[in-house]
Formats: sequence, C-alpha cells, structure tokens
Amino acid sequence: MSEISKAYEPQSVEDKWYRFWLDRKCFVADPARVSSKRPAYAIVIPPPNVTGVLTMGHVLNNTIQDLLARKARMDGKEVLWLPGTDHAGIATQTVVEKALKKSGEIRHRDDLGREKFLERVWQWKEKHGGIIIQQLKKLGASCDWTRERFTMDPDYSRCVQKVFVELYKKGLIYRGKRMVNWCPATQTALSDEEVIMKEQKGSLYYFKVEVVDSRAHGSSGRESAQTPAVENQSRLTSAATEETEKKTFGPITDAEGRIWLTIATTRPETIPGDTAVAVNPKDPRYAKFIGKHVIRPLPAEFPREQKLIPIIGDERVDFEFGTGVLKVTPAHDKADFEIGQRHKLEQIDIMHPNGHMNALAGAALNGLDRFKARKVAVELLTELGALEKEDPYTNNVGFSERADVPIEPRLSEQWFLKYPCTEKARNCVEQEDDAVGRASSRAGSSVASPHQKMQFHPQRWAKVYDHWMGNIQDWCISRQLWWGHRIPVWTFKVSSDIGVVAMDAIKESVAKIEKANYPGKYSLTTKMQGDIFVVATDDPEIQASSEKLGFIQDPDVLDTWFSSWLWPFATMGWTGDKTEDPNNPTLQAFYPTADLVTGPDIIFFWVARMIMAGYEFMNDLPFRNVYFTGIIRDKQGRKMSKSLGNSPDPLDLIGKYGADALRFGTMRSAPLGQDILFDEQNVELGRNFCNKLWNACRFRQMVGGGDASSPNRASGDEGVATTFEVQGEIDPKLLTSDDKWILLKLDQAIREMDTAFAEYKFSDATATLYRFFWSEYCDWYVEASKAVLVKSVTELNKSNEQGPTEGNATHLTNRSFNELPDRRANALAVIDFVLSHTLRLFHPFLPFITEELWHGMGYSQDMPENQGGKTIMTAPWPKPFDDDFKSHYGLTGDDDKHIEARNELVSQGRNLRRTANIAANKKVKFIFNPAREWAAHDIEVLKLLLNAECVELGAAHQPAKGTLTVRTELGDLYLPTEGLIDLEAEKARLTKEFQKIEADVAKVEQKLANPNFTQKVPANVLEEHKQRLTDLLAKREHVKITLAALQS
RNA sequence: GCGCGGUUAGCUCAGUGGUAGAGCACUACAUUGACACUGUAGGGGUCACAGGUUCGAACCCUGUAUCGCGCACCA
Repeated sequence: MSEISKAYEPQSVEDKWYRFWLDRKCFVADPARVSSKRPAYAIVIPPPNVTGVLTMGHVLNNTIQDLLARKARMDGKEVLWLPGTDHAGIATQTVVEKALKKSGEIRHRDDLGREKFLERVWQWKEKHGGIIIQQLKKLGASCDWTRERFTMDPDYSRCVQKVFVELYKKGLIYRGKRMVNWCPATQTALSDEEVIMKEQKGSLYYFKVEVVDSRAHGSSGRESAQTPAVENQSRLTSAATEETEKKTFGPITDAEGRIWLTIATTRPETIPGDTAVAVNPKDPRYAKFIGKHVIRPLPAEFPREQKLIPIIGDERVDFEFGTGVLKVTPAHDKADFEIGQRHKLEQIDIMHPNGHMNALAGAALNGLDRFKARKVAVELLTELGALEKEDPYTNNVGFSERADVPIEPRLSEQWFLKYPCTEKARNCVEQEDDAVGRASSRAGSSVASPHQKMQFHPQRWAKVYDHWMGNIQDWCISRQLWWGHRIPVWTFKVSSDIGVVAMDAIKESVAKIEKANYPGKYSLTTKMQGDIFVVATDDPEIQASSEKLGFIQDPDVLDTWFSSWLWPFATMGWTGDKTEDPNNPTLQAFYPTADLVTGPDIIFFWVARMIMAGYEFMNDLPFRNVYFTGIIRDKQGRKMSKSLGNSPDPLDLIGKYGADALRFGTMRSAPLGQDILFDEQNVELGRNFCNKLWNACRFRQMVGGGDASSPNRASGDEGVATTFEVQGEIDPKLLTSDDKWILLKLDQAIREMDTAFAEYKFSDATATLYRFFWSEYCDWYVEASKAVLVKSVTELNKSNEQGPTEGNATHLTNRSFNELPDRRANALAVIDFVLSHTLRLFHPFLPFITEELWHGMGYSQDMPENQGGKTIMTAPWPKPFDDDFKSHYGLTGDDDKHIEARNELVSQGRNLRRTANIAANKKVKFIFNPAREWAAHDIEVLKLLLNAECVELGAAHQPAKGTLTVRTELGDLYLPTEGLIDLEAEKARLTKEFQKIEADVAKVEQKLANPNFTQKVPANVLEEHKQRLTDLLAKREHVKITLAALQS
C-alpha cells in the first residue's frame, strides 16, 4: 500500500492474494492436525455440472460455503471444503450430442457408436470441464483443490459399482417391468423427481362407444338396449352446457335401440391401446354393464372382433368426473396400468420410444408423433360419428425436467432401488414439533440430549422432507444413456453347450479370486435367473474375464444421482470397505461433515438420498446442518434462465465491481429462506462498501504515527511498504467518551455477528457490518477523532484559549492541551484496535480486500505466524469483550448513552444550520448551555461535528430574537442567525413539529390515564412511558416558546 | 384437494406484545485534506382486509382476499 490509490481497485489485488493463498497451501486440510483442541470442520460442495458455467445461483451457494469455511478457520478449526464436479449424465450427453449434430458430424449418436461417442464426451469434458472451477476461484472460494473430485474418477466409479452390487445382493436393487416416466426426446426412463407438472391448456374429448353383449355377435346389442332401468336422458349437445348437465351423463339408447356409453378423454390418440372400459361398480348408471363389452372405435380398419373390449368395474373410477366412464390404456397410463394389473388386461404398446405411433395404432396414425396423432384421432372419431363434443380443458401434464417435453408413461424394463434406511433417515431430521418436545423433556428431567439430530435451516423444509420420506417410492435408477456409470451387471444366456462351459469357467474364475483376496476390496454376486446367468461385481478382473467368456454388460447407465448420493464419503477416499475405513484419516477426521449448503429444489434428488446413503454405508448421518438457499430471481421476480437472458454473468460482475463486492452484495440481499430478487445495484452497493473500507484505512494511514512529526516508517512485507506506524497499547486513562463508545459498538457488532453465524443469518451479518462500519465508525467515530488527529496543535490551542470563556471546563482544557500527543497516540491505538478487529469480522465476506489491508496496514506483523501473521485467514475471530476487558477500559453503558445523546444533539444542531440556510461548509458560531459538565475535548468534538467556528459555553444564555434553539437532555443549543432565516418556513416547520408532539403526548397521556394500563403493565414499561411523557412535555413547551418568539 | 411461505415507505426487505426500521430511489444543500463509489439534512407508511384475545397487536388466535412454491392428482 505504498501508493495508496484514492479508490479501491480490486482486479490486481484479487488475483495476487488468491495466488498467495494457493502458494502457501492455505486451503489444504490436513487430518493430522485435527485434535481435541483443533476440531475438524467439513463441507462438501454440491458438485456443479462438470461442463457448466457459473450462475448467480452458484455465487449465492458457494459464497455461503466460503463464509462458513473461512469463519471456521478463524475459529481455529481444521477446515476441509471439498470441491468437485458432477458428470451430470443427461445434461452433458445432450450438450455434446447437440454440438456434434450442429457441426454436422452426426445426425444421431448411433452414427458414432457408444465407444466413439463416449470418447467425444470425455474430450468435451477435458476441454470445458475446468471452467466452472476457475470461476469459483475468481469468486474467492477457499476449497482444498488438492482434493478436487469428479463423480467419474476411477476410484469414485468403483464406489458406485460396489454400492450397486451390495444393494443388489441385499435385494434392494431389482430389475422389473414397470410403468416408468419415459422421455421421448432423450429416450430414457426418468425418476419421478425428474418429472415436473405443468398446467396445460388442452381439450377434453367426449366420444361414444357402443355396448354389446358378447364377443360373438357384432351388431346386435338389442337385448341390452331394452334394459328397463336405462334412462334415456336428454342428451347433452355441444349447444347445451348447463351446469346441471354434468350429472345427467349416462348411457344412451339410440333410435335403433343400441346402447352407447360416452367416454371423456384428453388423449384420444391412445384409443387404439385401450383394452377395457371401466366404471365404478357403485355407480347406478353403469354398474349393470359390467361384464358386457364395448366396441373400441379405433383403429378404424381393424376387424370388429379385435376391438371388443370388456366393461370392468373398478373403484378407482370417479363417477363425478367426466362421464363416469374411463377408458383403460394399460400400456400408456400409470393408473390404467394398475387397473390393468388388477383385471389382468392385455397391454397394447402403440408407440415407438421416440413418441411416434407404431403400427398397432392403426394405419392412419402409424408414424405420426403423439401430438399430431391426437389431432388425426379426433378427425377419425368425427368421421365415424363417434365424437360428441370437445370442451376446452386445463390439466396438469408431467414434463421432462431436462428436455422440457411431456413425458410418456411407458412400460419398460428398468432397474429399481428400494431405498435403504428410510426410517433412520426420516427420523434424524429435527422437526419443529421436536424442539418443543425436547425443550419440555429437558426441563422435566435430566435426560441428556442423546442423539444429535440434523437441523434444517430454515426448519420448515423438514416438513417437506418428512412428507416425502413418508411416501417414498422405489427409485428408477437405470437410464438409457451412454454417459454415466454403466450398470455393473453382466449376463449370459445359457442356451447351448458353450453356455455351460462359460458358466463353469466363470465359476472357476470367481472361486480363484475369492480365494485370493476376498472378502474385502471387492463385491461380487452371481445368480441364475431362468436361463440367464447374472454376474454383478465391481471387481475389474472378474468383469474382464466375464466379458472374455462372452458375458454381456447391461447397456444402461445409472442415474446421475446414484453417484452423487455417495458424495459426502466417496469424495473422502471411501473404498466401500468398512474394515479399511479406520485407516482412512480423512474420513476419520472429517465425516460426518458439518454443514451442507444447497437449494431446496434438490431436497429429494440429493439431500434425502445422501442421508439414506450415509446411514446405509457409513452408519452415520452425512452432515449436521443443511442450509437451504433461496432461489435467485430477476428484478421482476422471474426465475433466472438462459432462455430469458435475464441471468447476468457473475464473471462480468466480478470484472466490473470485484469479487468482494459481488459476495457482499449477494449476501446482503439473501435473507434465510427467502427467494432473492437479484439487482445489480446490490453489487454496486458492495463495491461502494469496499471503497469505504479502503478509504477509512487510507485515512488511518494518512494521519500517520503517534507523534505527528515523526518520520514514517517504511518496512517491507511481501513487497508492500507500510507508511505509518501501528500503535500499541491503548491507555485506559486517555480514552474519550467517543473512544469508549466505538469500543462498545465494536463489542456489540461482534456479538451480533456471532448470533448471525449461529443462526445462519448472513444478511443480518452484513447489515451489522454495514451499520457498524459505515454509520457508527466512519460517520461518527472517525469524524470525532479528527478533533485530535487532523486539527493542528496550534489551531487547537487557539480555539481553547478563546473557547470556553467561563466556568467549569477551563481546568480540563489545560489538561487536554498538555496531553495532546499522548491523546493522539491513544486515538490511533483505538483506531488500530477497531480496524484490526473489523477487518477480521469482514474477512469471510470480503476475503480479498481484507487480506490486502491486513498486510498493508501492518496488522499481520503483530500476530504470530499461525494466527494471522501469515494471512488474515487464520487470524483469530474476534471475541466479545469480557467483564475484565470492559472494566479495565472503563466501558460502561453510560458512555454509550452519552454519545448517542450527543449524536442526537449534533443532528439537531445541523438541522438548525439547514433551517437557517447556512451552507454546509460555512463555519458559524453556536452557543451551548450544557446540562452537566463537559470535558473540553468533548466540546472540541462538538465544534468539529457541527462545523462550528466556535462553540461558546453560555450558562444562562438569553437568546436574542432570530436565534434558533433546540433543547436536548444534554442541554440547550443555540444558533444565532442574524435574520438569515425564512421566518414563515421556520414557523411552519415548528408548527408541524408542535402538532406531532401534541399527538404523541395525547397518545401517552391516554395510556397513563387508563387504570388498567397503570395497574397491569410491568414497572419498567410504566416508567418508560412516564419518562417519555415528561420529555415530550418539555419539548412541547420549548417549541411553544420558540414559536411565540418568532411571532413577535 | 392437501401442505408451506409471503402481503410493512415508490422498490427490495428487517422487525416474537410496549415510540414503525434499513438499504436503494426521491428532494435540498455541500467540491471542507479518507471516501462523489462521498457527506449533511429532509419528505414519505390505516403494517392486505375483517373479526377476536389483551391495559396495549405489524407481532398472538379465527376467517377472507391475493401472490408464490411444493405434494397429490379426475381420465
């Protein structure tokens, strides 16, 4: 800081210190250093997509993690913030596929084939994979980069495989043909969590089907047509749409005596896949038809016998909805599938995997995509005369989260996981009710809180979590993709002699390896399923030998989250082997981790699954606290997205304002549990704040050392020269009221910061820092300190001579003058004390500028090497002042109250200046009649703060006409105006003030007149009110007199 | 339908029963030796609405409106 620039310039500073931290290994966690005196603190990063770029969401998330990590280091903990990236199966594969298509290289990934395509994805990963990591470094993230992990690192992959095999062995993983969420765009199955419901405007189509008695005879349904109970209701037509008609649906008998049922559907294109029609058996309109058949209208060209489908009774049918008749399409609807299971219905799959209709859908629909097919189906029904009407209809449709197309329920064979440890996982998270229960039980007995529970912040997410855990469904873990962890299962169809030979060979090979080194490192299980021999293992040797013998690996890969759910321990070198883990110092030291910081949108995807995995594989929860951030929205409240183009590039913001500014601005606008409306102005505010901090330190440097005339010291520290002298001990005897006040404010700020961190309220923390540093330290303390630091000795001397003309302050004045050099040194010592503490309080939020100033101001030189001497990162976090400290420096609440009142007096005095239209830079004379004795120094400060030419002490000053006055608890302040004021404006102002006081007086008087109030209210509140009334009355009197004086 | 959260100054939000707050924006003044990325002063609010509890409600209770989110879904 030899050349102190007027404004803070972050760019060069930030790169310099980040390199410094890396070079000195400041982020590296060493399990060997962990001890009872030096506890471990760990966070694992929510791994961003390896090929992604930094978003504002990442900024929010990672700034919070960095705050926690940096704070923990300053608390003396051994900190591991473990970084890494996620392979992000679908996202990455889609991106690469698109790029290859765009370049014209391929039309489909099949053009390359699996192996070649994967090569290209790896290339892509190598090329783009590091970007987000570099961006995190720009943000200042203090991750232990030596431990950076990727979910497809070889050893990580082995963990995934091992976990799969273990769960498969246990029977928790199984293969089954089920209804799954199929994404026709990416052509893979998805988990329920990857489906998001969206409201869609569409139509509800009503079409009729003819009821027939038996399969044998086509045209005659006559007998049933005569069924007496059938009421021939007046048909709804598209013209008539009365509310009451909803209830009038029922079978119709036409002129020829044929009976028809009307069915409502949103998906007429699936009619060719219908294999039944269902009614509620309790529905009097339809129950009698159960057992009969209807003729399915589509495909039109199919022979009638093929289209006879039964009418079944199923309680699931809601007779309020639609017509009360449900078409059942077991192959294309989840609910219908279940009905189909109950009634053993045929399943007709009428679609290709890409969402186009196949031949079973009929000639007219074959080859069309689903939505086109819907239109054509409606046309066909119209032509057949089967369509009765079409109502506009809005319903919720599941969309593929990634591809943003409607998912297609589809019957397919997939791998599923029955979640482990659900009970433990569900119960470990503290619910809001628990806190009440625990508090009372603790009060009731001496039950030591036994098992530490996991806390969610904000806690309301615990309820969401609990609800999900209570309704948990098996997890579809297989994906029909190429990029990911391939399922570690090999099969061989035993249909020939070769098969038998192979079986023997593999058995032999297995036996050999088992003997050699099992159990331990690897997992293995084999089994026969029908004529299929299945090998599931993470042992590369067995995998290889199986393939040599003609075994074929399952083509699917695992859901990305099936690897991320292991993140908290797989990143710490977990091998999946419990006997080996005690020898893993990282896991020993850092698992379970302390905090997890993530978005509530992945509470099911990731958080819940990590908790279950933690219990299953580590027998302990993976983290103690989960902090859920809000979602970053734009100024208008819209979610930030690429397509809207409303997401600023954080790197641009860093370039423009600095990383510290971005961090501070983001934290300041991100209250716990609330969504954040992002506004660049917040970042601007952060920059301004950094500049303020910079200039406050610059001021400290400019006023030099304790002796105003002493030559500045220049000493080197990392090539940075200090140009002033850090002051040593504070002398309690020389402290002014302002000194004591700012020390008390610092103490308060430290306490507030501790509370804010304990409660994860980072916006509160920034608000505290902002208030303390800007409003209290800069606006008041620094200004007051100029009385000794800036004014020259001669000037002070002069003003003292002509200053207090009479009375009590003279004695103090002389003393003040005599000890001036000491007092100057002492003021500097207070400033250095406050600044060195403040920089530490700021450091988690503003790592770069605080490090720069820590060294530049020379504060690092006062500290031991490992406690701030090297870097502010390890400087001890400030502690609230204890009683000894306070009594040593004589800090009491009185100083606090006095200075608050003095500040109020100054504000009112400045207001008088304003009233008198006196320019801010013009020095004028004030007269002050203090209620109690004032030290000369304090009068000097008052003069400075009022920008007064002088403050005359007038014991019983009789104001002349045109003198403005204010009455405060510290005394009366007068400003002679010599007729400079606008009388009318002043009268108006005072009248308004008078009215306001009147209103307040009335309010308080009313309260105090109420016996209910005076009797029931706590004593201190009563006292407050009485005091308040007294003050108000005095004030009112004063304004009244002043006003009267103006009138004359 | 069920659950959760919000509604306080023009904007974004603090505020757990006792005088309604901050930042930004706005108005006026100021280029004074830290800082115009600044300073000083000022204007601005029926705390969504309606009831209730209380001596006293932005705050607690009940209901309503409205916005947002999550879960479950009726084809």
